[in-house]
Amino acid sequence: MPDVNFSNPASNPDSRAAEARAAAARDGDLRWDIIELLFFAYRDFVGDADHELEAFGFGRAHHRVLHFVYRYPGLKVADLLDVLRITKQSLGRVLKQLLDEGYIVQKTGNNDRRQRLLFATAKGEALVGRLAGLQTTRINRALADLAPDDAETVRRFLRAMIDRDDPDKVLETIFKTGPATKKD
Amino acid sequence: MPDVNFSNPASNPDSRAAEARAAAARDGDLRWDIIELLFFAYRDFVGDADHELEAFGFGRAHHRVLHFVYRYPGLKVADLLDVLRITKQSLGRVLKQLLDEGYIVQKTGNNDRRQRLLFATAKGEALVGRLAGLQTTRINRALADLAPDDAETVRRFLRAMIDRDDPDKVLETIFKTGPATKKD
DNA sequence: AATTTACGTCAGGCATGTTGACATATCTTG
DNA sequence: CAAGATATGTCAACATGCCTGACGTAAATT
Repeated sequence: MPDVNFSNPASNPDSRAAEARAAAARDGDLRWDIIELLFFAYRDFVGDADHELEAFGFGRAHHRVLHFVYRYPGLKVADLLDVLRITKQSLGRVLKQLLDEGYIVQKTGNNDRRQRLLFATAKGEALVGRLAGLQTTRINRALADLAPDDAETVRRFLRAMIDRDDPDKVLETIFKTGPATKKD
Repeated sequence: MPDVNFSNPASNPDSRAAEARAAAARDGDLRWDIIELLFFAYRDFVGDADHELEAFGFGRAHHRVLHFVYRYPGLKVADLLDVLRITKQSLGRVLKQLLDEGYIVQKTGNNDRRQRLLFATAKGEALVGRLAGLQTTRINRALADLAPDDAETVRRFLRAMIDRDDPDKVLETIFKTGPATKKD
């Protein structure tokens, strides 16, 4: 029989002094509910893919790389670094695995022979497609509870949550297509 | 002058064989747009807090612990493990730091003296409040672009994205409050 | 010819997660 | 009360994914 009280934040033994502080003044204005919902929703959303990836000996990092390479064929290594916001060294390891195991191929750039343009192979497409399928199922299930045009509201909310100060190339293409884009 | 083509997924040199596969059949039905928007939105959303946490020598793990302890005062260690879905050992390290540095206090349970109920101190509340403030600013900015009741649509979407098979205690309380809950 | 750019790689380190085993205090139950 | 279950803490060892800094090489630009 658990006796957790789950009472209101203000009623805890050590916060009497803090009640006069930000709590009373600002706490009620904070979006605690959405903050928590985002945490749980994203946890379960990526959990779909994480679970499947285990069977391949891959992690979340592999998924991200494969996803963006599939979605934006001919992506350069430098572009990928911009999008994922990780270092060359971190990317190097997972990219090497994906190349070695045949999920991605490199192709020397036509104009600039220094570049290694990245493409997903059929094997890579199959994997990323299966992962997107799992996540799509979850999204469709969630949208099914809502009105038809609420999907567009969700899209607009998510777009507005994204920083637009220094958009990388992928983000530019995402935002270039008007806010009313249905699917891709 | 970059020469990335950013063409359609299907037009890549190694995927001819795959076109007949899932691509043509299912690719168009996948929610690529929302999948990517969720990635970028969550990246920037947690980025707000990550940046601030650096100044304290803390990471995302500390934030999560402090958040749930503040929000659900008297949370037991076991409850925290359920919510965060990590092991006792992982939690132990960050929790110890938060205790040592005075962001959280323990209190022996009244009914069950084995339990260590967790509470945020004033110092802990100040930090978690500042972090929630940053994230709230982003959420409010995003919602400002939408119609007033669209906030409820977003909440309902996020709720529906969450697994409800084995809800832990925190999730139970979140779902117990009706879907129309405004703020906490 | 000199510099810059795109990419790769080596060495070492930190944070966060894991499994498995074990210890201690406390509650519950036969 | 004795025996077992529960809540928590801790030790050792390890994996992953991230980091900084330095260096090398090929190809483009100036």
